[in-house]
Amino acid sequence: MARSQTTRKPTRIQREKTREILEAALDVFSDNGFRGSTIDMIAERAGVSKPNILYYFDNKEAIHKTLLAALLKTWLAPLYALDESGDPIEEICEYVAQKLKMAQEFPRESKLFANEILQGAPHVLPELQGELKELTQQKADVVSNWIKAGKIAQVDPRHLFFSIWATTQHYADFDIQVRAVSGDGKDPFETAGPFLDNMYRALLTPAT
Amino acid sequence: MARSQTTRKPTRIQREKTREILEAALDVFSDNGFRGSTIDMIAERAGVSKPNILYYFDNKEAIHKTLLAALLKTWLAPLYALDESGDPIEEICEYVAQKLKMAQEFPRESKLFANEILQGAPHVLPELQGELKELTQQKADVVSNWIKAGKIAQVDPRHLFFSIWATTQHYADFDIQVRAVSGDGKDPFETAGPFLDNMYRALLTPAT
DNA sequence: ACAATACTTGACCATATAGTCAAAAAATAT
DNA sequence: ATATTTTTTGACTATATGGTCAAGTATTGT
Repeated sequence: MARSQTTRKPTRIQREKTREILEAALDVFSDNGFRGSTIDMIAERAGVSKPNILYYFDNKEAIHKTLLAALLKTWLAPLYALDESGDPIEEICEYVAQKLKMAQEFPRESKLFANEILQGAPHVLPELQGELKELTQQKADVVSNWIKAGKIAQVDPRHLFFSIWATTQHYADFDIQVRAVSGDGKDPFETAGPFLDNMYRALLTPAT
Repeated sequence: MARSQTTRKPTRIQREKTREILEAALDVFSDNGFRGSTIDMIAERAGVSKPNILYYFDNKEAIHKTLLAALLKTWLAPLYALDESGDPIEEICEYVAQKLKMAQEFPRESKLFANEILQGAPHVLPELQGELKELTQQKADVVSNWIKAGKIAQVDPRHLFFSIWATTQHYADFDIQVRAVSGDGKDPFETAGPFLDNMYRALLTPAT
């Protein structure tokens, strides 16, 4: 019986194949988007037959959903880590650094997410309106408290987060453009770190 | 004979139909990406038959290319306008404001472009490596001169541009996420303007 | 060793979609 | 008015693709 219809504990083969298929699917989906990807591409990439893919997943969408669900957890982790009791500017700069590192280390995940949002978030809109909204609201309150306490300059907390998401993920999602413009110089990620760190310190350091 | 194979001066009907088709195609492509869009969708949106679409354009890709080519001109215009002889901070903030305004007024174009870049710029890579790279290099030199003259703070000019592109286009490309997080409050675009203006002034104002 | 179960895949089906073609309809020129 | 040209589309073809199925192969339990 197909894994996807079973309730039993997964076998070793099931765990490994599932992981291999998801790995291949991440490659394919992040490069071609959901609609531009075919099960055959994923099958070839994973080195298995198409029916074998469909033995582990009910359909193409199920693979995509699984990837997005796993991604969301990792994606939000750095924001959860923003600590009200820490030093405000260091906390925010650390958040920026973490997000940039994730864009560097997980560009496929970043592109997968970007594709999903660009298409109107057909699979994760509920999560955006639920968990992400809650979390952002909560952390925006933290930033607001820091502002009230005069620890950082006055900025709109939500737009602060938007700008951090935009600037960090840009290096993964638009890497083709970044590289085209950068030419054969240094790795853009190397120089992006200091630039962003400097930018957010300038933005957040209170006027004396 | 099909318009696409003709060299004559286009008739009134040809001009109008072409425009109507491109308008419909922009809707469809920006919502669904290239691979997720069908000629039938464009035909329905434009209120004509599929063969009629293919009477004016050789194939689906030709429509897409036409849209991207038209887009690139508008897209780069604000950067061309960056004037070395103007007040540095005002020039850059004006550039930011113009880019944000374009994201607000032309979200479909922004999404079309984002989709194209995310998929690895299959149609516009030459333009990125040519015109965009040249222009960016040239304007980066302008910014460098301003820095050398002590008129603005020391920042990496290229990353400055990346951050401007990222933060402004984010409001168009990720609008679903922005709106999900923002809830039913004010229009995000309204408050984004002042936020970004403030951010770039903080970043660029030289330390006294 | 043997049976039962889990895994794998070639061949196939149904549907979607890019693109063609010939003939009708509309517009234009004379 | 009539001929010519341009525009429009229903019907069609070829191919790609999501998904099924039955039969074969490997693995596991006894």
